[in-house]
Amino acid sequence: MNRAPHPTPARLRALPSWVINQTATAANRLTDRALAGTSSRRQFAILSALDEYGPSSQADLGRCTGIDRSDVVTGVTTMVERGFLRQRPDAADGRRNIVTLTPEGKEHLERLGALIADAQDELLRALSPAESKMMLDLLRRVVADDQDAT
Amino acid sequence: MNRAPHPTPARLRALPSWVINQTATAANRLTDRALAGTSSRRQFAILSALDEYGPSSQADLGRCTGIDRSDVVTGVTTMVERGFLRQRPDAADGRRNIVTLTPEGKEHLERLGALIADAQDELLRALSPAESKMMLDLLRRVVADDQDAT
DNA sequence: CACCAATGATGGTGCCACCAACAATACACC
DNA sequence: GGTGTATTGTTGGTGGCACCATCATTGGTG
Repeated sequence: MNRAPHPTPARLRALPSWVINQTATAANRLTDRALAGTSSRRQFAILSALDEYGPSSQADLGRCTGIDRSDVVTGVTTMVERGFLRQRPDAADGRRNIVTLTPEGKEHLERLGALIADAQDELLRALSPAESKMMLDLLRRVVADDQDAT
Repeated sequence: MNRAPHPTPARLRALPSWVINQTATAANRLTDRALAGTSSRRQFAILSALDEYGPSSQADLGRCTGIDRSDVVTGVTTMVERGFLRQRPDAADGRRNIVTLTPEGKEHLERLGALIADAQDELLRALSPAESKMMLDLLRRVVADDQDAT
């Protein structure tokens, strides 16, 4: 029998926000599976920021990654418990907690990076490198414009 | 003072899945604001499918929209309560509930469609129509390939 | 008839984005 | 110098989405 199932409704297929969401869902499925049992995407973002910018306050981490301050807290504390980060009060500013990447954290970051890289290849399998670059450039322009508008 | 805040870490900016997620977040912020107080994106998807394919079983609705059966249930029941959908058992198959779009539902769909269309324009403001089309075509290929792989 | 598949439904999980409020601290201005 | 404003870390909570397991009912197949 195997009657052909209906395809995605045209109204949805034509909707940019819907297409983007479908892609994001696929990307998250792949990366979450790749990261299963290690860390969340959010934690990877925090590690990446600390690796690039060195010891930072939690507020700064939140700003450069787009993660809410309150969500940074939970990510940081669980990674402190796992030995990937260290926290110390800022001598110059009593409000700030300076977060530092430990060697174990750096190692962990590299592990996660490799796992995520594989997921990216799987995700973009259908596109040539040039096409991938073009798509990402366009997406980045959309994101940048949205941040300007805000 | 106003020291420049750190930009997004290069590791993240270079990550396709991260860029896609940022775009999806922006898209959802815009569409959710546009739809505030009316319906969810999921409900719009269900309405779109019913409008295009006519009365359908809930399982079919789930399949063509990519929404889980269990999530279709809640969307359908709330829209039945609001008078946008009607449910009747399938005479030919005792398991199926045939869902039908009411005239009020069709009206509601058109209202939502207009609201969402505005949000799309806002989202893609930075791109020319040709660029938007190119981006969406590439995204659709990624999604299609992912569905093949599954 | 026995077995397997599909359907609607219920309940639950986890991740993410976002918001409100608060105490402590820093800073700018008069 | 004291007052008001802003920032920071933190707690707690909300809502949406994707997904999973399970169940009783029903269809279809061998």
